[in-house]
Amino acid sequence: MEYNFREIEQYWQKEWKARKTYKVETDPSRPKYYVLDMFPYPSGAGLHVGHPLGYIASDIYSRYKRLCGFNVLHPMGFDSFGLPAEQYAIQTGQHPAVTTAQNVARYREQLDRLGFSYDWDRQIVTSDPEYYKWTQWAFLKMYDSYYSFDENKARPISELVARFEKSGTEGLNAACTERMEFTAEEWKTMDEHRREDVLFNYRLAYRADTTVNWCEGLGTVLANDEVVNGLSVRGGYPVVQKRMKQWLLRVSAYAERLLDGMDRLEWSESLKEIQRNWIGRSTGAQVFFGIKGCDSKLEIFTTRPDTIFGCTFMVIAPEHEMVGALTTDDHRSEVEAYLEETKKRSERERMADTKRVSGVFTGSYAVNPFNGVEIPIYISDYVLAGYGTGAIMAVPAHDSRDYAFAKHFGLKITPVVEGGDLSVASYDAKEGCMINSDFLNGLDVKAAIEKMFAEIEVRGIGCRKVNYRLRDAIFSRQRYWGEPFPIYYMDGVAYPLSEDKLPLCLPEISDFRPTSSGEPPLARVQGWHTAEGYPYETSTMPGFAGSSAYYFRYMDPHNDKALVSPEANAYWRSVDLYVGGIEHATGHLIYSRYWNKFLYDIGVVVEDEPFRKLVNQGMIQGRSNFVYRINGTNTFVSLGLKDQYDTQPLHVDVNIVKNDILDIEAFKTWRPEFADAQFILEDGRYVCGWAVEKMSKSMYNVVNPDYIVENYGADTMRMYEMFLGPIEQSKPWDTNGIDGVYKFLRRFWRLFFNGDALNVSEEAPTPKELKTLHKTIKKVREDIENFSFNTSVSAFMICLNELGDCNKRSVLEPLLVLLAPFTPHIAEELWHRLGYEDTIFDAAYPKFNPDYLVENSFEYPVSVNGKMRFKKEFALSAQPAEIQPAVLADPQMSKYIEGKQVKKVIVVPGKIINVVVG
RNA sequence: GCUCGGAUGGUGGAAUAGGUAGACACGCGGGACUUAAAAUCCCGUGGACAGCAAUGUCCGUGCGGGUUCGAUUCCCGCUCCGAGUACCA
Repeated sequence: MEYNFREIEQYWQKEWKARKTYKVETDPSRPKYYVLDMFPYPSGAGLHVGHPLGYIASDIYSRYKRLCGFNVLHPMGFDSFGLPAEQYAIQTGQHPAVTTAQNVARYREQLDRLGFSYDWDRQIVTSDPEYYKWTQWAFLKMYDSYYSFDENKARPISELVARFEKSGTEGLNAACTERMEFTAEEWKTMDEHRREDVLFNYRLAYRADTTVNWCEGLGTVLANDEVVNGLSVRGGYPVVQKRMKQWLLRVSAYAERLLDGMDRLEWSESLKEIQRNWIGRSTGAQVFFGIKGCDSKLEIFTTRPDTIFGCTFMVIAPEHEMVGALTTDDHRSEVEAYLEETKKRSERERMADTKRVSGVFTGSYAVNPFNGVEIPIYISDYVLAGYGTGAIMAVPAHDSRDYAFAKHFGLKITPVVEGGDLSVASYDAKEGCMINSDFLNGLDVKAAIEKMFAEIEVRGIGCRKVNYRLRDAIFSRQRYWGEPFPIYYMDGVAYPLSEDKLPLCLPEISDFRPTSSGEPPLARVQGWHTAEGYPYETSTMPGFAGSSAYYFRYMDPHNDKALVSPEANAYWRSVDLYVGGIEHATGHLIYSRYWNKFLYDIGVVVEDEPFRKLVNQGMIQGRSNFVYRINGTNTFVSLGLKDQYDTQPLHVDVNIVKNDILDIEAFKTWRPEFADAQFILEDGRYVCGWAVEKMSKSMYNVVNPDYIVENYGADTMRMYEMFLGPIEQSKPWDTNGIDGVYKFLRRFWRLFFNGDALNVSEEAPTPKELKTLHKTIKKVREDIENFSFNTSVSAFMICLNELGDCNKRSVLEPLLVLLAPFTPHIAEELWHRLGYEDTIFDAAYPKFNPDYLVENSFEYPVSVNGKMRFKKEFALSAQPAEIQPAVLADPQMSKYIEGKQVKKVIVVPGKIINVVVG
């Protein structure tokens, strides 16, 4: 009987659905395990080949954990709000809800064909009002909270109001946009408008006038992680800086906890590193410089207080609040011209010419608090308003940017650390001996920094300060297809909708463009206001809003009273294993952690980190093929001969190339212009060139997963994707190797049959067979735990090679169970042919629990990493006296053991490989 | 620029508390079975040299050094490739 994957897969997919095999219930009597995939945005293009890689890995892991007796939550859903559906709507008038529903259905179908063990009863869709109700709810909670650094957690805003009423801002240690100082009396005299402004300075979800990334092409603002190289990630449109009133989340309040929390996470070091860099903690000093002829002070931040004696000028950002005050009348016109010029430059232009030095002198002088020297104050856009205090002390001798500026404007360069050649470049290294620095002279840099911190505090001119690069997240988008804000306005003051009014549903509209005055699409809607007629906020939430806490919703997806019930949350807690792409390192994975910590602070959830272990699957790249056309002809020359001609490489569809040999007939019909193509062959064949590139239609290297499933089956597809290489690694898809896996499954299938009849022996296994079996179980189990699926597939192949034609039930049955996570359909089919009624996942535990099998494998030596190593017992049992002559005969070894006592010798046939001496 | 990661046959990749480098698979070559094809099975396959042969010798994990009886693995210095970040003071 032949292996008919089509029939088997269709049958079991239907059967699993009917039997509800993958339905999961909260069950405190069993240990839980939560495996989550990053849910996809259901794009019109369907599931692309990169997706299955991670999904297959997580599915294997989920199924394996089930076999080990865990109650596994492995859900799937769709991140369905977002720009593409709306862009499509603008072009076609098709409502995003309609497109989204179609795409979701298509994804479901594609996912189901791969045989995943999702509990679809728990599916969530972020654009569903039942779901986004909880996104809006969390937003209201953030609106209603501030961050206390004393308690190091979020607290209700009412506590802050009570505090203001009692003692104003005195002794307040809270996260805020800008430092404020007022007394209780002053608070009491403030009107509603003013109080709201003050509270927005502290709320975790707040509205503020800020400089934002404005994308004209998309007609909306974007968060920092949505902009790369001055272009929008979606669409690649230019982004400019613009001041606008926006909603923001005070993510920066959590910077320290986001940093600390990472120590406890099993994430790859590289991913942690990316987050650390993004958060960008740096310790330095805040120092006040006096201003000549003026009482006010200029506040700067520096990580190099040791170089303060080398400070020869100051620079403030063009947006700095003291620009006006510092500019003297005789410099005013130049300063204004400069400000005008910088405003016009887009973010991209600014980035493009970081080499260009620009700036203008204000006419004012600061006074160095340590030596009283007067130094000029400049304005330049190389100083950012959003970081530190927006002002720096410039030390051209030891900072390359200050150096470039000083050279350009002919400013003084005073070295204060020995080393480097200042005629060529600044000396930025944090090592060397201090000079020209009064009381620091002779110290090394590190000691000088410490001494300076102390001195600054003693003199009362500043303090030690930690700064973060992490900015608050801009939370509003001028779009239609997102969660509406549960906010309305009365006389220009924002008010929250009460919780019982949620969800605030997105109204139906037919025109998705911004209004002519540049307002978001929701501004077109006539009835977009409260029952009393107060207008709702017209912007909507960004893409990351719906994905920040979705993993809680899977725990209790149909609960309309709470995001998640305390019982369900107490059981499932947090995600044990999260699988997804590394591209979310500075977006989703930061926002989720922030969101989770906030929910933890307000007592809604029990864990303060969302994803305990995280695996980043690599990208699947394309493997393109090329043909070489001789210039000016329609003749194509094979790879090996192309250098004899003047040729041009052309991409050719990989689906008409097999093992780099071109199917010439298929090529001629591929496109009309090649119908009469001529070929120069080598050895009678046309050999194509190849290269690894991005998988894309224009390079004709796209392989559709549906095609693979159709021709080889989902089991082969699953196993082959794992076999391609380490899961974290990016690798090209090459269909040519798939036969190896397909062959393996057919061979395995044939072990069970003699002709069409099941032919399984009840005989006891031989020691050799048992050894092979146990070796395989141990290896595969270890590999799954380590997420090394490519080597576990190899282990199965080795096992089959070693078993020969063994058809014993006692051997095949455990193997079937071990194989089931990888290739569930074929395993299930054979399992039932062996006479089982229940599905493999319901019946196998605990008899075939991999742990049980490993524990019972002690009598047989076991291979490690596929390489046979002799067990310790063997090595120790060899008497040193017997080994001695052999060891001494080996020239290398005899030198090694000279005069020492041999404790242990490891021998392979004909060779000594390890001798342990005492 | 800074930070992190990587480099092993024709190809994808195994093997790192230092111990037979190239498992497994693809491809390729040869053979069996077949009218033929497909499918299946068997043998060979890093390079060079020697031998009729079994086999033997030498060289080989990006480059150059070092530590060690022994290095793909550890250390130092490079080269190239990839990723993140980008005036963060």
